[in-house]
Amino acid sequence: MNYWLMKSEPDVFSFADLKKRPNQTEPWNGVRNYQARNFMRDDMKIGDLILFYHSSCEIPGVAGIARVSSIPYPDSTQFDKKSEYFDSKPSKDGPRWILIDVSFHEELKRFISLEELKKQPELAGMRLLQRGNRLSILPVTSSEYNIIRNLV
DNA sequence: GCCAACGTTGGC
DNA sequence: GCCAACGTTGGC
Repeated sequence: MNYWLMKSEPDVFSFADLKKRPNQTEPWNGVRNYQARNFMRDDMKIGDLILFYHSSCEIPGVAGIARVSSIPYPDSTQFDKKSEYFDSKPSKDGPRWILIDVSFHEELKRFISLEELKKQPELAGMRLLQRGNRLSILPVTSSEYNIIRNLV
């Protein structure tokens, strides 16, 4: 099993929103970055656990645990002219944007802020904490996951 | 609102 | 294929 971190702006879609969805599941649409897409298309497997991260907000950090709950399939918003994620570029090789479903998995006892993550010496190598990282989906090692899980 | 970092675009 | 310009991300 692999571990991941997925960023979401809580004003747009928070961990609490995920929990309230039908089946507590949401298609992770709107990703328009090739590296992030490739993770979903090639590497994320059903059952992989996800640190659900709140970004671009007052207190960024890990809000809860989610999991991958589908195989990869095309992001329907790329075909929707009314969607802000519409992508009109022709694609002779099929759909350009691929996603997976994300489901609520587990509540954390408390929110783990970015500030707290930065204080852990063992997490210094974490991709999230490297400067200039802008990817919205990042791989997390099992030891990083366990360290974070044990903070609460 | 600022700004560093980085991805994408498009002219050549 | 290079690279400058531009747009976006995201912490602060």
